[in-house]
Amino acid sequence: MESETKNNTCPFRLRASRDALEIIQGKWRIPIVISLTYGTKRFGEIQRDIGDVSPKMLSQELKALEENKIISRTLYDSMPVTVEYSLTPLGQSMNKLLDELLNWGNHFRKEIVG
Amino acid sequence: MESETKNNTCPFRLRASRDALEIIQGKWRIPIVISLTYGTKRFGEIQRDIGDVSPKMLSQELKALEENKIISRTLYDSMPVTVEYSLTPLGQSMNKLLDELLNWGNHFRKEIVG
DNA sequence: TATAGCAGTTACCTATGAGTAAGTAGTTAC
DNA sequence: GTAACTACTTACTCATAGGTAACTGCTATA
Repeated sequence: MESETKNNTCPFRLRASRDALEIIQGKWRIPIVISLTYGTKRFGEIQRDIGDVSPKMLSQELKALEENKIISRTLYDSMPVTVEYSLTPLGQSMNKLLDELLNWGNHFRKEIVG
Repeated sequence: MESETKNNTCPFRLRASRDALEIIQGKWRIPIVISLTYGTKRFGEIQRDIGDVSPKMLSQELKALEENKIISRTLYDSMPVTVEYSLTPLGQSMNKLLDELLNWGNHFRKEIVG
């Protein structure tokens, strides 16, 4: 058991949500992580998965996710240079969060869009 | 059973995540919802809970959440006008999503901040 | 030789998110 | 009568997010 300083207090929950939101924030980070839950992918594959992300934004957000240890970038020095992106264990730990996000997204769509 | 058109396909998950992100996006919406999970509250109470939100942003984001049917606003015509905000059933349905967000936020903090 | 693909980068522009400060209208407490 | 609280609104500003378009250097293919 952890020390029972209630982890349900409002200030505690607010701080935790801010930590998470800082990483998640933006239009493209979650979509990128979702794309990578299907396995290691290359720049162009992620771009095609998402469909409407520009190379500029994709590059920028991949860097941010790498800095936050959510994804890892591997460069293969093959002759047409190959780069592969994949989720780190920390990135994989977003599994349940993503599931709930998707669950709720569907629920919301059914309720509102009808 | 639902029709088994795989709800796990990448395009399906991307669409669902976008629906959810559109509502969640921004610095203040999740904190507001978290504050209201502790029950019906008034403008000033939410502001004090969150601590560093300006009345302008709070007012703006409360309106957005109301438009999306996440919260409801009730005006009491008592003599100093009283306004109360509370979660709708749709807002309450964010429960699990919030839990996972907070779980992951804590996990992230432990992993990175150390 | 030319076209297309890979993995981006760079420059430029605009829209929006968010902060600051002050004001409003009514009421209550000192 | 004046200060303070309630629930905001308005005006102004700045920084960032995000979009568009063009360009880079390399290689493979027709």
